Amino acid sequence: MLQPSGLEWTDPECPVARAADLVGDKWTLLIIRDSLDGKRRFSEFEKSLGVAKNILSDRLRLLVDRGLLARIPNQSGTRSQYELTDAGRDLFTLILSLRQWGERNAFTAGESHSVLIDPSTGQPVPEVRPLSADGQELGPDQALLVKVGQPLPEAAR
Amino acid sequence: MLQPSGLEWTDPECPVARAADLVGDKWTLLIIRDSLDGKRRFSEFEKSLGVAKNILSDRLRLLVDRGLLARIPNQSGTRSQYELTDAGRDLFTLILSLRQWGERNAFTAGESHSVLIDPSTGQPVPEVRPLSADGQELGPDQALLVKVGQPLPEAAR
DNA sequence: CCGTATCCATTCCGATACTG
DNA sequence: CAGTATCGGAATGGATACGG
Repeated sequence: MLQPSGLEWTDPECPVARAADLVGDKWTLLIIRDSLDGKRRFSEFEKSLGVAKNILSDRLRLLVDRGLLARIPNQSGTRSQYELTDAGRDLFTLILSLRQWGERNAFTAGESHSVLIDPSTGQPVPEVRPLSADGQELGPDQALLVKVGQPLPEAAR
Repeated sequence: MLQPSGLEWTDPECPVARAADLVGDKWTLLIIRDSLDGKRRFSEFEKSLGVAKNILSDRLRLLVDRGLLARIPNQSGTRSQYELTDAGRDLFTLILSLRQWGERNAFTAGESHSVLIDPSTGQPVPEVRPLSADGQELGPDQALLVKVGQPLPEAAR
């Protein structure tokens, strides 16, 4: 489990809130995006993001501390590499959701954007969609939040 | 399209970055979470989030300006309601991805958390997973980022 | 109950300079 | 190249006070 030092959960019993505490930050999300795209080095992130060095340094340190990146020092003691851990790689679904929401909602018809391709088909990756167990699309109105401590609804037992 | 006033894109051609500019903030994500859970009123958000009033007021204004929430004023001029727009409701997949990543990676085996139930089955909502067009699971190593301006790989044409 | 306004401490962030 | 250190302005965030 991710065990960040000195982090107080905003809402300890909600997984959305814990996730937001860990990765709910613009630079953090973009570093993960770049990591999933194969970037490893400080300068690669710096060039890609155009972020100040101290901020990049801070976010990389946080990501390592939170268990999303592993810092691999070089033999010469410098030029470390930052590789995704399993928990970090598991953010692929989240970043893809972000990307596809952005494609649907943050571009006009005429604007172009980068695309994520599935090499096995050569086509853009299909949209991620929540599905019910029977394969039906599941929307926000069909889902029900159950708080901890509350008994599950009859049908769930 | 979402047209926020006075917002400079961090990386205009990347949908992940545009999405992060719009919703890549802890309080914003948690307000969306609550909205998807049916919350509508200032005091509901305030009680749920424990956030300072000025911050909540600021984030609600931003979310309305960015087209994710609609402010519905009451007849008496006060007690507005904040309802999700279509673009806001479309964040369901993202919030669900956040939730499920948090469940997998931010809790130990013994800790309990809130659960999202699909009423049609009574069971927790199945995990959202990226799929290839042929129905195979798609991981980060099988996906390829194509920048704008670059020609698509042969197979994609 | 629904906010807005103000004060204050803290953090964020960019720019720059500096070290190995 | 890979950072750390520092400075200053801007934004964040909590607390409280205040009006509709």
